[in-house]
Amino acid sequence: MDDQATAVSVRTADAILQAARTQFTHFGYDGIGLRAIADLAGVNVALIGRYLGSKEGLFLAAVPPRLDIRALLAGPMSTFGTRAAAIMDMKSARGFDPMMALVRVAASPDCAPALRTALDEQVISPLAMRLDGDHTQLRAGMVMSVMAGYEMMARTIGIDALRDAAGEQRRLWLAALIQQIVDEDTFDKRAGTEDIGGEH
Amino acid sequence: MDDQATAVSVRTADAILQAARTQFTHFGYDGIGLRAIADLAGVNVALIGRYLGSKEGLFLAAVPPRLDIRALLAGPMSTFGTRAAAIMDMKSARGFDPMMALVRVAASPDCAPALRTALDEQVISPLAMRLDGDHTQLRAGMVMSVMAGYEMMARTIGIDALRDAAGEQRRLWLAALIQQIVDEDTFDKRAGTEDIGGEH
DNA sequence: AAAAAAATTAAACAATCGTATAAATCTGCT
DNA sequence: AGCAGATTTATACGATTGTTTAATTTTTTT
Repeated sequence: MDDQATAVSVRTADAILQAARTQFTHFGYDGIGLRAIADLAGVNVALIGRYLGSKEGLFLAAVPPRLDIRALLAGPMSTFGTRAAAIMDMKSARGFDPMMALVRVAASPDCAPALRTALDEQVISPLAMRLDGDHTQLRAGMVMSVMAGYEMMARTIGIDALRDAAGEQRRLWLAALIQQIVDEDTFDKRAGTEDIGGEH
Repeated sequence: MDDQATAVSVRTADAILQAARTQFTHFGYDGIGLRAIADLAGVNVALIGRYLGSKEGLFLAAVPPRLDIRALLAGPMSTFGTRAAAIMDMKSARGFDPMMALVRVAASPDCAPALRTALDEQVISPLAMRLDGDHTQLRAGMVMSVMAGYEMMARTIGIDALRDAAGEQRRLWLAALIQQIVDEDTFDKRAGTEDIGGEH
């Protein structure tokens, strides 16, 4: 009556989850097999089924809970763009890279629903609550779009102009672009007075 | 001595390529099998091997050549953002959606190199040549980042704030954001005078 | 030290993957 | 009609997929 008919060794369960995170991040959901994850964790494949149930269960326990923006929200919103750009700057060789995992795993229809929920609750909404002005949810979503899109183009695909180039310039442009969305009255003037959609 | 030891029926080869495009777009490179593609094309699996060689050959012939920005570059750059936002606006139920395919397929390491080359040559560079000011390659890459990121968040993952909301607002913000990158002196002022990176 | 419980492993399941081979059908020409 | 070449199909190969069962090792308890 302790857990649910199956007891688990926390140590190895964590090893499996950690291995799953790095493998999903490198190869995507469909791109990696349970055996490769188990090997990296140093355990047998059957333990994944025993502890996490299924591949989807493993993914749900490993990745979505780690999508969290709290670290980026610690600080004034006037410098949010800078903090966001800094975090994304290439070298992120930390143990786990949530943004990279998001991009690599978003392609699979099996993962999308859980990613959507986690992003809404743990990223978009917390960010939106820190935004002033109108359309906060929309703007928070667009901040995420810019960050995910940059990650995808720069690291997953590896577009030269984003990957090489002077890191300083790259970071400045990215920070400025994100800050534009965060700042309250950025487009209100412009989109109100001018007719941005000047075509047909 | 005509083609290369194997003659092809153009009709069915096109059917295969078209089926491959829609299937890759819906399920990603690893998410769909050759049999499902062949079924949709109404032909036998072996024909794919006969005509395109391998799965990777099929992908290379089907998707990368279709990544092209010429349609968006037809018109003044002062309204590029609007045109870009209009094209991306949800409903794109055209036969083939290159941006969606890009997002769904970018996760696979097998696809990334070809996507990188095609994007550089057929999208980033042509766009960069139409940009004034500095860092044209970098800015062109960032335009692509914004477009791809929005597509990923709005359609692949399905973030509420981007998918629902008033289409008008969504389009306006997206257009304004892209136009910011296109316009020559957008951030030069701001990033020059102020110290955007105010943190540590 | 013996017994009970927990944790891990080896092995095999059916299914599907990309790919290759050989047979069958269709098409046009004499 | 009958042959030749192009085109398509049926079939099978070995490998790998996610998942499950039973046996085994390790740990804890008595």
